[in-house]
Amino acid sequence: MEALPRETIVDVLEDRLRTDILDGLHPAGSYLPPERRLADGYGVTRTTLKHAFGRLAQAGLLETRHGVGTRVRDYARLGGADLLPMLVRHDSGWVREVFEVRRGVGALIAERAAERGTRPQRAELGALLAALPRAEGADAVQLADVEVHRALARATGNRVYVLLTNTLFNAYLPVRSLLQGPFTDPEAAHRRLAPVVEAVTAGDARRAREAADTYLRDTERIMLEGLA
Amino acid sequence: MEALPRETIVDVLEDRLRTDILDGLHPAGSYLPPERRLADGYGVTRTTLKHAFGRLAQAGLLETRHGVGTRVRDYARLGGADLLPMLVRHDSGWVREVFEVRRGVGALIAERAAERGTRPQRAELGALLAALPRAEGADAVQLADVEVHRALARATGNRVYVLLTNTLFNAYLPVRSLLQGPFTDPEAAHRRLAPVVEAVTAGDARRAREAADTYLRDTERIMLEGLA
DNA sequence: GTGGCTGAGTGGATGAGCCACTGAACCAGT
DNA sequence: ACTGGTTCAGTGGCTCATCCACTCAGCCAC
Repeated sequence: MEALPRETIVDVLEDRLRTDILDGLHPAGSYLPPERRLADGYGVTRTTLKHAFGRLAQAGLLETRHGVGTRVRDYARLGGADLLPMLVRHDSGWVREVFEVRRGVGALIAERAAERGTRPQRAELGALLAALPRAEGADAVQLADVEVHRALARATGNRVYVLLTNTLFNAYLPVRSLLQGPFTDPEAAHRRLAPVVEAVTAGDARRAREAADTYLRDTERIMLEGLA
Repeated sequence: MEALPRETIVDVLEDRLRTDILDGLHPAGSYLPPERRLADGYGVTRTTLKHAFGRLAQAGLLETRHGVGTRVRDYARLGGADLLPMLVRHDSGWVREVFEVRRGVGALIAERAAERGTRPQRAELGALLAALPRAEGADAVQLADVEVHRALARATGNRVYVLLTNTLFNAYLPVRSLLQGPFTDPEAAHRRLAPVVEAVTAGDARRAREAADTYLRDTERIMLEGLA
């Protein structure tokens, strides 16, 4: 089982605000109504509204100035990758673009991991890969797959690749139930991924890059078949 | 001039909490003291503390469960790239790793931009590049340089590259005053960057990738000289 | 054992109130 | 006319006191 979190008012409100913004109800650059009025409109306290504002501001969607107001940032132009989860949830058209980037970055990571992975890191990769076909259910297989990629990112020795990998995963893990195609058959998933780990373990950078590219292309194709 | 934002209590508190966490005062996985006690300890209201909590939770540093408590997430393992600005500010050791990734991703972007940039996008690139040597002061030159890179990301036709570029810039723009070495001479900055734009405009993907790699290597080297 | 109850401790949310800031309109002095 | 100061309405920042909702461990009846 898995403990699923309750949905607080702030959560709901944040979602609603985000939707309203991304739908264009409050266009980029425009000011939101004053907090008092907006809180009244949504039937919540100003305090609660401010909590939701705080999150959206942290995410880069809003920008508040004391004495002036709160306005919608031009997120498409200036926003960071941490907006992806909400953008993907709001419009699945982003998924394809996320995957393309994932492919490019994944290839870089495999290359670096092959060049610089330490012995224990390679051993961990092997263990995680071996655990994959033992997972039960497509969801578990997918998560086991994710763990292998996290380990690959760690093996680059560059912590930023780890964070970047997490960001890209965060972007589509919330909608992962729609993308389980590649993971319904644990054996097949294992076969696709194995060459990447093999090349990295062997320390062959060029082959690792190519294997990662192939793996990501295949996985992406199978995932998107499920969407179409 | 530039309007610099005031520092609110929540800002200060957030900074303090972040520092305490990143310094290991509250290790990953551990629970923070209860809100009432912590608020008392910092001399602020629980409401204010919760605002700061909200931001850090959104950033992926904290995780709150109703009725249980707030605990520090294992950000090094599970955090996203949006943590970078705070990590870099806290420990400049991250800068080198950010640059390495920036180099890899920058090369990907240049390659894609060369393949897929539209005519107006190429024109914009040329215009932004031409504006660079006209900027006054290292800071303005650096920001003009950033704008060229944003335009390059847009020219890939993939919005995720734009967000990713912003994320990486956000990581080191807050400390950019320490990294102005490459931008003290506008003419030199222009000369380094020009080959990238030229190759992209010519639609030569391979050359664009190599030019970007060279540019990023050079810029990185000059920047880090200033740090050492 | 098993299942339900209870109470202490925790975060969630409220609403009234006051403070601090911004910007535009106004007004005086030059 | 122009400049500079003052005022004021509107906005967000922050606090406080209070109650609600949830979790967990311990207890107890069955």
